[in-house]
This record gives sequence, structure tokens and C-alpha cells, in this order.
Amino acid sequence: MPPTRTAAQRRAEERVAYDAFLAQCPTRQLLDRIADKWVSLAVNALADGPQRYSRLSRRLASVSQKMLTQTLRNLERDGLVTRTVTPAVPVRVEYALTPLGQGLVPLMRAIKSWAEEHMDQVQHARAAYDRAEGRSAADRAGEGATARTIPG
Amino acid sequence: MPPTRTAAQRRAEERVAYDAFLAQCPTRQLLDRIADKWVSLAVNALADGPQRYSRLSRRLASVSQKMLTQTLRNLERDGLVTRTVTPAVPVRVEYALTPLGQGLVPLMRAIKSWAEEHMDQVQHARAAYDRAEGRSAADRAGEGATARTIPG
DNA sequence: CTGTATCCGAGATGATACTG
DNA sequence: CAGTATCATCTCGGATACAG
Repeated sequence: MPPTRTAAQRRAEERVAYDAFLAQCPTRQLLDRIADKWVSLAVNALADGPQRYSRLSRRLASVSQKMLTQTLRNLERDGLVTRTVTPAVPVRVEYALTPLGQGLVPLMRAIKSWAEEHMDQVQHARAAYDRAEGRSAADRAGEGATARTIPG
Repeated sequence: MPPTRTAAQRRAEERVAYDAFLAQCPTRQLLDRIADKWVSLAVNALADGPQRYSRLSRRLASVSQKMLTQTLRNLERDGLVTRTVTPAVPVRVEYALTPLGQGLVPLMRAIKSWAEEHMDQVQHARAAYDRAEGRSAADRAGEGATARTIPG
């Protein structure tokens, strides 16, 4: 008789288990947090000291209001930033890194450091790969690396 | 007369500029790469040595075939892994970390290390925040931290 | 000033079926 | 064995309008 579960079913179960695992995995949680497009920007901006919402909004001009608020809320929830409301008219809200949030800064620097040291190699590999992809294998014979990092 | 561009328009332009910036920013590229759900798993698995596709597929049982292939292709494109095809019947394809890819491992360890040292604080903050959110402010008076890290 | 609420389109991801 | 192709879904993020 056939196995009780198909390969697809087993994979589905594995996924459930893995998802549950992810919910606890510190590394994944950290990666999910810092890899967020706006988090790195916000943390960087706040590394200069406490700032009001409007100032952050101006500094991170490319971030929509929705995303900025959402990012700051998440960071607050995780205990990485504080949100201080001063009741006045108009309201004044100031954001600041907590000690925990400040601890994140060196790590970000480490990542940045590695990136600056090695990402050019990645860029080069990427360009080479794309060049090879773009044409038939026979075409790529004598060819110097153009070292073009970013197309377009 | 009103300004030539509205605030919304200005923000849109800022976004375009920022997107262009992101395309070059090494840090962001690195974050985008390593934060990928499956990349960390794949790199980790390959850190044990070269492996065939089928073996990877079994080890990363939670990853769909499509995603595994896509992940490996991206890593190959970035020069982080090699893909070696041995013409035979059936075909044999082996993946391995390049030296560049191996250089990524210590960085991942650093991230993991930070995560293991600090993410429990984040979890605690998160739980506290969620507890406060879940009820009216008046309710939270005398209450010990339950230290429940993961709900559900 | 500092947000919240709603709608909507684009891209990511999984399931499934098919191929050299 | 090692993929590729296609379709359905689903979440994210932006635009916009409204509110305390």
C-alpha cells in the first residue's frame, strides 16, 4: 500500500513545524527586524539622538507616513525605541533609542562594514552572471569585465 | 501662488531617488540577501560542505522546490555558491559555498550571537507591550511579568 | 502635529503539473 | 534527479482621506 502521507503532505507538515520554529528563533526574529527596509533608516536617524516625529518624517522623506508610523510602532513594541508624548497643542511626540536599541547600532555597523568590504565582489559576480545569461554561451569568449556595478 | 510641487509629489520624487540609492547601497543589498528566509538556511546547510540538490531538498524540507531553486540561483548569481553539473544519467548537481560565501558564515554567526544575547529582552518588551495593548489602561495595575515569550 | 482608516495594485510565495 | 511553467493566493506598501 502507498504511504499514509504523500511527499507534498509531508512538506506541508514540515512547513508548519518550521513556521512554529521561526516564531521562536531569535536569529530569524532579529533578521526580520533589522532587514526591514525602514528599520535600518530609522535606527540610523535616531542614533543621532531623540527626535520628533515631524523631523524623522522630513529626514526619511522617502518613507510614507504609514510606513514610518508602523516602523516606529514596531520598534517601540520591541523595546528598541521609546515614544514620549507631551500633551500640548499641538501634540509633541518624541522618539528615542533605548539602551537596547543603541546596542543594535554596533551590530548594524558590523553588517555595514562587511557589506562595504565584500559587496563589490557580489556586484561583480552578479554582473558577470547577468552578462552570461543575456547571450548564448558561445558568445562569451574574449571579454574584459566592464565593472559596471549598477545597470540603468 | 501655491508651491510647484505638493508634499506628496515631493515625497514621490524622494522615493525614486531613494530607490535608486538603494540599488547601490551595499548594506541594503546585504541585508536584502541574508534576511531572505531561505538564504540563511541554505548557507547554513552548505556550511557543512558541498551537497547535491536532493540532499538540500530533504534537509530543508519546509522549503518548496521553487523557492529552494530560486534561492540557490540567487546565491549562485551573487557568487556565494557554485553550481556544478555532472553530466550523467541521471544528472548530478552539486552546490557548494564559494570562499566569498564562506565569509558570510562568521557574519551570520555574529548576528546569531547578538540575537541570542538580546532577543529575549525584545520578546519581553513585546509581551509587555501586547499585554498593555490588550486591555484598558486602568486594568494594568498590580501585575507580575508572566515572561511568556511566545503566545500560542 | 501626529497620527488612523480604507482601498487597491504589485510582487512574493506555494501548489500543482510537466520536462530533459 | 533536477528542475521549469503556470496559476491562485496573499501580504505589503502606497495613495488618499479623515481625526484628535
